[in-house]
Amino acid sequence: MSRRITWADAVCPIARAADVLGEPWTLLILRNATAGTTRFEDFRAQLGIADNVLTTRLAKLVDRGLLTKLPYRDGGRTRHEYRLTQAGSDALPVLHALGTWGHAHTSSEAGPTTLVHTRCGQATRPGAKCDACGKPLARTDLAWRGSWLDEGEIPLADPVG
Amino acid sequence: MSRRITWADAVCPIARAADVLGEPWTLLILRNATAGTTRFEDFRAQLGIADNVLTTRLAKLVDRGLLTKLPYRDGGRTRHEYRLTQAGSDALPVLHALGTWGHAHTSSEAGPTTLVHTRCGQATRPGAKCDACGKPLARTDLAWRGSWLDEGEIPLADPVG
DNA sequence: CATCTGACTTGCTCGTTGCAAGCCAGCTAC
DNA sequence: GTAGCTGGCTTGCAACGAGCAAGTCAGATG
Repeated sequence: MSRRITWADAVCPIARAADVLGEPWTLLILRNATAGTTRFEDFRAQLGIADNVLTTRLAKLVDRGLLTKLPYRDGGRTRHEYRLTQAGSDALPVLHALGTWGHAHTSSEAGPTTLVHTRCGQATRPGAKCDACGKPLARTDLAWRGSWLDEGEIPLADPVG
Repeated sequence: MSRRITWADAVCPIARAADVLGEPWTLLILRNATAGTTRFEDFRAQLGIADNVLTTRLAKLVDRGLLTKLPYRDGGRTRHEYRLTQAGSDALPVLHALGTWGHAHTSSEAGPTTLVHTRCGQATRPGAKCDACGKPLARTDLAWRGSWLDEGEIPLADPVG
């Protein structure tokens, strides 16, 4: 028997978080969702993930409340998009910590990817206030900036609600 | 062919970090290493992980520079222990972000697990200075505190120098 | 010598991933 | 009409990886 162990009921909050976020692809799906991706086909194309795996990952993320599935109009027909919930957007500190660690301790030609407060233009950590200018940090005033990013800067997606 | 994709050479630092830290068990191994576990047998017993998986995970963590394998004397014979390196101890913000998210967005009877600055006794985020008292944060003055923890408080392991 | 312990390694089985193909609804082209 | 396209899945297959059990090996201990 090789059933994958679940840490969903662990006492340790790190283990419970790892139960969802620690699965392969999940962190990258969340990264792209945070960067604004909402549609199945876009996740598939951007990540190169297999369809069936994407289906199960998205379902688990919806089940755990990180994403929500909403209908939208495409042309004249109804489709569905996956939007970040509050819980999903709250994973930003996890992504930020991973990015910081990855930049510091893994090798790459690329420069850092930073989180910037677009109102003051300076880098900051996620939190209540901007590390640089001290003003309250609104989610809508945050963007990822990196030389390797296509447009140079990517605004963060807002949670639904 | 179903060989697991590697993100070790990705441009995105989040993907490179996820390549190591996103594997099953790895985050929990790192959590326990941060809490002071150093020996194979102890990791095995505490986590309930299969031997062969633990072997490969520890080897990858050593290979990626998060842990280092050091000889030590046990009775009169030489054994090996796995100690955190600087890179390994720098993963603390990742664990902290996961723990915070896990406490906020997964259900459990247990209370929060916080990172405390033992000099002032207050909770803080990892960083250069204590969020509560403002003094510089030394690794040796940090501990995890949670009602579910055996001793109530666990000091963080220091990296080898 | 036999036994014990820690740290692995090997073998087996089954779940999961990757890949390819198929399906289905609704729109567009002819 | 019907043929095709597109997005979002589902299904089938082969290979990898996790869980489990058992075996190995070195050095201490009885």
